[in-house]
Amino acid sequence: MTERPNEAGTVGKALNVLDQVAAFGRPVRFSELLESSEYPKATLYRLLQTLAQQGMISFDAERGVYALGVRLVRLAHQAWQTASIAPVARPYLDALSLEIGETVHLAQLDHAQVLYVDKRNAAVPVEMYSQAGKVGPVYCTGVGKAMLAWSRIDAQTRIIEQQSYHRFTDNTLTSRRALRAELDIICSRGFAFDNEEHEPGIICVALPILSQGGRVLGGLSVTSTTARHSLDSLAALVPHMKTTVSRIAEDAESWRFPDQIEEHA
Amino acid sequence: MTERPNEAGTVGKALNVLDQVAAFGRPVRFSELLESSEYPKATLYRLLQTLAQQGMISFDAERGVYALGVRLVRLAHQAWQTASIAPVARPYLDALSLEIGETVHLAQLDHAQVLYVDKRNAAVPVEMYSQAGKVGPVYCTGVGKAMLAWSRIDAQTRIIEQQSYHRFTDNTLTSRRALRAELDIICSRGFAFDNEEHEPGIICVALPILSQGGRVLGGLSVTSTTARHSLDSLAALVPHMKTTVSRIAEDAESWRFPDQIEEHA
DNA sequence: AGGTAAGTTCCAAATAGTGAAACTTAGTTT
DNA sequence: AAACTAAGTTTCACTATTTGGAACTTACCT
Repeated sequence: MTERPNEAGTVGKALNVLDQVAAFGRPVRFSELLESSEYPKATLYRLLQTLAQQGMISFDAERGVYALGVRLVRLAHQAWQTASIAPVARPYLDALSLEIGETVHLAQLDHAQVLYVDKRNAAVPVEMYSQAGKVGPVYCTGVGKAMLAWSRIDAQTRIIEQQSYHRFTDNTLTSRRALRAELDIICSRGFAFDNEEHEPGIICVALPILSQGGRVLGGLSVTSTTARHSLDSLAALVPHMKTTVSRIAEDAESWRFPDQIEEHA
Repeated sequence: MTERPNEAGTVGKALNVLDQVAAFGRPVRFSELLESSEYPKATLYRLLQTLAQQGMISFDAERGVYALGVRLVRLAHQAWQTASIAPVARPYLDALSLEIGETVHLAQLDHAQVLYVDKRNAAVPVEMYSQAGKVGPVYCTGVGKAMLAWSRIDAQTRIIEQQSYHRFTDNTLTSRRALRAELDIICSRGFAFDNEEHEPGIICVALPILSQGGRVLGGLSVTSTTARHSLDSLAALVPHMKTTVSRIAEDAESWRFPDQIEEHA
């Protein structure tokens, strides 16, 4: 839709190609990538070669296909530990999930999207879209709106601009105006709902995970179905979630920033 | 030690910096990175800015520290699912671990190193170096030698060249010659041992995971201590491991290469 | 106020990236 | 078997990006 103005730089292009390979989720031919690529043949070719040489993607010469490479797998482990609140939040998610028995999501903001970094299934599982590692829209998910509502104004504005406002259900908010109004309500209420805005029959409550300084570290949500819960009965879980959220925030800060560096050369 | 000749290209440099940030495993200051960086100040600075702008790393302005970013977390997760045999092998590892009760490792080759992609601890755990996501040497680990022994000759030669042959223990193979001889033995025997070559007191048996076409998909090992096992008693586990390995290989191939692409535009 | 270290910006020179088009394979049709 | 076609790879003159020493700006510590 909208043209991204500043995608400049070779590095940016290479990373776009990497995203593209990742998006296929399976080994993919050069021509397939070319079709959906914004770059000319020779450029795409060279970028792929560079990425392959760097081990970020692998090239299977026999089949002529590209796939994500092992260098990323190695980074995966380190990324998970360093950049995500998932390892810190794990025990608290376990506890919350056990007590509540409904689906629990832990999410973070990735550009203008929601990245689910961890998940606990309901005691009685429910089919739904989300999955750890997947991304979802900000404007029509509980965690997305919760995180957005407490984001700094400049980031918030940017993200609101970048949403696509596709109508998933009758309840989906389909304009910036509607979303802004909803964010106001969320802020004064102290938490967010998803009232079947993304998938019919699926509702949730969500809280932001905030650092001491008020920065958004992530979001926590409890999801259920209209068959099992109403918004009100979900709202009853909020105090419980508040405890979980503040514990995660506390641990996250002391863990991620050991404040003083313990050695000097 | 040896200078890497072809690290050229902006993309390569940027990815090196990414690795460097990842290696710290915690939020890191610009000056810390500069100290251990091969790039001049201004260059490093710009590379970090680019990576941050791309979401591969995050920059916390308040504390002035860089950390791995969410875009990387997302890519990493997809890489784990697409490029690693870990998700496919998981149930088989679980089963093997349960029956054998010793430490089980699943590994893949990453350039000239062993990348541990999954691990099951022994019923009675043992302190040791390895961990999922970590890398280890090829020439003195069971999985490393097993994977190397069945690698294609060109890759094998390259990897043998690139080893450092550091003497970890009295049993470590410390020359290309010795390693080549060992690989011959491994090939005719059908599996590899690690006879305290990396850590004293730690021994293991390892098998390669081979595709139908004979390509090395990964390696599987069972590790124990000299106190609990001899090489012979570990060798007794090989038939069991063979079954596991062939099941993983079978699943991996049908999963990773659905062979025909199911749709055409 | 003065000093030192960390982080940021500048700019001319040098390099690395670009992409249309030509070329090479490999596979298919006449 | 020759001609056609599609997929993948290489070339090369043109250009935009990258480079890094040095100067500058904070911010903190005497």
